[in-house]
Amino acid sequence: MDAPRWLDEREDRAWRGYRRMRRLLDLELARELSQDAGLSEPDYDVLSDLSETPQGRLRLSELAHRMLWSRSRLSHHLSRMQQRGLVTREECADDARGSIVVLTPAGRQAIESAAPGHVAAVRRHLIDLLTPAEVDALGALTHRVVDHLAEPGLQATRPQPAAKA
Amino acid sequence: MDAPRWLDEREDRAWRGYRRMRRLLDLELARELSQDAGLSEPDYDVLSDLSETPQGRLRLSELAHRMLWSRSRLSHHLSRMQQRGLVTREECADDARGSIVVLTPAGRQAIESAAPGHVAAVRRHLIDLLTPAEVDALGALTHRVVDHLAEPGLQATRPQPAAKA
DNA sequence: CTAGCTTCGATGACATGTCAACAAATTTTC
DNA sequence: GAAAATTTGTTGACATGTCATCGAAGCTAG
Repeated sequence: MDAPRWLDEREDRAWRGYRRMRRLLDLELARELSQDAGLSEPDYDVLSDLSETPQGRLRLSELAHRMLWSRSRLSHHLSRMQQRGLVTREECADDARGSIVVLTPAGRQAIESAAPGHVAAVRRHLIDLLTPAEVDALGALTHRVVDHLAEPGLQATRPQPAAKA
Repeated sequence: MDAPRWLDEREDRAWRGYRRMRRLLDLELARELSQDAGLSEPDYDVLSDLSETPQGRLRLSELAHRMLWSRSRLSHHLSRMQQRGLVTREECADDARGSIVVLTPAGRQAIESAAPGHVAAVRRHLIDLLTPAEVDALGALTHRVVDHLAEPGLQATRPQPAAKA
């Protein structure tokens, strides 16, 4: 290993700031979401992704892919959400292995009533604190990093058992 | 609730990008860290914060405060790290309730050998993908958000039982 | 002093996430 | 078209995080 190139002062400031923001923003958003809507962030994300589809239906594995979750994690989580009546599972017509995750009316109700408050919180604690230029910069920079990470070559883009050596 | 002000296209792009980057970056950094150094990110953070103090010693509660962790979480995590020989606990001289978390030689060894690779990964997957202006923008923006969230008035800045209504 | 009140850290119960293994269904290969 | 390989979703064991509670120690006010 060569002499490591440590982060300089500005880089360190950005990296520490990022991690701190990450943690604090998460805590606050989760706190408000849970208090105002009785949902966890994972709950919200599942419902949100489902509600963005025309029918409120997605193959489990497609949903897992979009969320960057493992199928296992999603399956466990859906079981809990199913018990609360937010989603159901249906059999898949064309693929008998598959299951389709379906938003229930209660689930749609939950996301629709949670969304305004959640978006407001995202604005209040993040977006509205940024200049338009910063919003654009954040959009550009995050997408560049995402594209880089998603590049084939390194590793799987989804959380899955590591590729076979 | 007033008519919600949804995110416009640019804001949405920034918000989605942020969340996606967050997830992917985390997965990748954790994967490399675990593979190269046998440490999880929480392990790394504990060791890193400890090693930044002159003696490699910190009060448990001070460490928890810096990490934005609950004392409970830290206590559990330290027990596991202690079993692996990375840290120890010592009694606190001036406060008999307290315990002092101490970096063991093995712990120092672990962080020192993990750090170069980890910093390199942070560079490779984030910092080096940004222009100097973006690094500065990220530093500025994250710190502004952190300061805003840390403001008294809203809620606790650390994960703790919520304030009594 | 000492009776509350607070803080410290540990703990156990529980919620959530990860990982490996599995059966069933599908796809590929010959 | 059948054997082999892959994909799908579930499951159980385990690791990790959260939450409420606790005993011990410190602090504060009379």
